[in-house]
Amino acid sequence: MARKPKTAFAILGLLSWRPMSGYDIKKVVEMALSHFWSESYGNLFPTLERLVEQGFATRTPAPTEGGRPKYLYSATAKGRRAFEQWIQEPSDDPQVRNEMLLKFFLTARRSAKESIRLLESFRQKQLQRYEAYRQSEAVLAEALRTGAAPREIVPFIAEETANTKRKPRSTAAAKDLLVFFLTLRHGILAIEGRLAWIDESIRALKRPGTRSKRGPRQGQTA
Amino acid sequence: MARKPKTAFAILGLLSWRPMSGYDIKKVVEMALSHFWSESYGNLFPTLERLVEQGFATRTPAPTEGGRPKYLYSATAKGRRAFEQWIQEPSDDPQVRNEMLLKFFLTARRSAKESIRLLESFRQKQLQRYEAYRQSEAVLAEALRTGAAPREIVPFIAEETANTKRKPRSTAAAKDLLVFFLTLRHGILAIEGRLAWIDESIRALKRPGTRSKRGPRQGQTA
DNA sequence: TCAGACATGTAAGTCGTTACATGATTCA
DNA sequence: TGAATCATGTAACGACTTACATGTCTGA
Repeated sequence: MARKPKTAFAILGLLSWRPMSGYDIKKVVEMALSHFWSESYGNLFPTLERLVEQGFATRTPAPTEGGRPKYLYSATAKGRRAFEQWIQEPSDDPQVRNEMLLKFFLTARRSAKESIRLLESFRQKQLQRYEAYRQSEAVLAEALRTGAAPREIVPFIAEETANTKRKPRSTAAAKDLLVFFLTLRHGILAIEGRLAWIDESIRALKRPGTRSKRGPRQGQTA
Repeated sequence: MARKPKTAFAILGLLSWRPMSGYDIKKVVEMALSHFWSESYGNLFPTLERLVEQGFATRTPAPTEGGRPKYLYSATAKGRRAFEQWIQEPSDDPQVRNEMLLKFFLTARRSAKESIRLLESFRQKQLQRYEAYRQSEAVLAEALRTGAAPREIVPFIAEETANTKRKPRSTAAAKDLLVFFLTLRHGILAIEGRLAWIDESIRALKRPGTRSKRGPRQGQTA
């Protein structure tokens, strides 16, 4: 039976901000949501088509000079209602599948050295992400301070209607910038938690008297 | 094409500890890994069968007095090798699908009140889990201190060979208790991170001068 | 010139979930 | 008596991923 599809609602939610192409949607998801959500083209485009068929969205060809055609999708009133309703419904618990943690757990019967090696490679990967997130954070924090969204995030956040182009950012627009920022903060705090856990775990695994049947208790700093 | 199956390796890893039934495997996964892994019967039993067919595991009927038959699965040498190799290979990045965060992000264009409401229901769910985890943590911490695993976790961790029954827990057994504990700590730290994030986010959303175009800067405690 | 971003899509395949089915044993 | 736990499985199904296909535009 498989689990309920959320892709349609994710799309509808984004389309209720502004009309977007499939490519746009994919980009927003990658840029802003990648640490807790993903969508593949292979799922995105068919879902988009279904939404149009069922009257939740409309599709209009966007002007392009030659080249591949481009389409903009918009949410219909029906689509907005469906989105609205989904927002009110209780959410599934977060689904996580962490292969590294699984491996760590399964090394329980092996040497501490091996467990530590796994944790260290885990840390390395996490640190890479961390750097990237921190840079985005700096950009967004600056944008929040000055009230002006920088070039690279405007397309994903701001409305693109001609008549608001020159106006100062509205409160609504400031709020979506804040939400974007907070979403990123979630990713950052999650990594910080993981890094703290890795340190704590390595310390514990290195401590000699783990089982402490007797013998002097080691300094339990953690 | 779908992504690579890890279920087989998870099973092989557990079977390399000791022989287990399908039901046992499910229980271990639920008890110890549920915050970052899951397996359903509908996937478990067919995979188990495939492993036996391909010579990675063996299946032996276990003695039961009447009632449903019970089978114990064991990893073969081939199965252990496959597991070994998988451990050495690089792991996939963690996959997360968090519907609540998705909703939060998609409320960016709506009222702050609505975003806060979502965060608060999120918090409530997280707190429930947190309580449960903390209780397990206390049990495991006590077990680590005394070196004796309590009744309720022994079946999932300890070897069940008759001749080691009365011996004091070995270093190896102490290590797997520690790993179990650390795995749980991961879940706890993850929740603490989320709770901290929720608090921070609610504070930020309640702060009046979010966009701070001008006007006095609010005390930015976060 | 050539990599990378922009842009849209299809085909194939499966992993994993949900719902169903069955029945014994244990304990309050 | 009846709920919970122990215990093993099947049927159906679909959401999603990966790989493939195609072509333009832009800037270093």
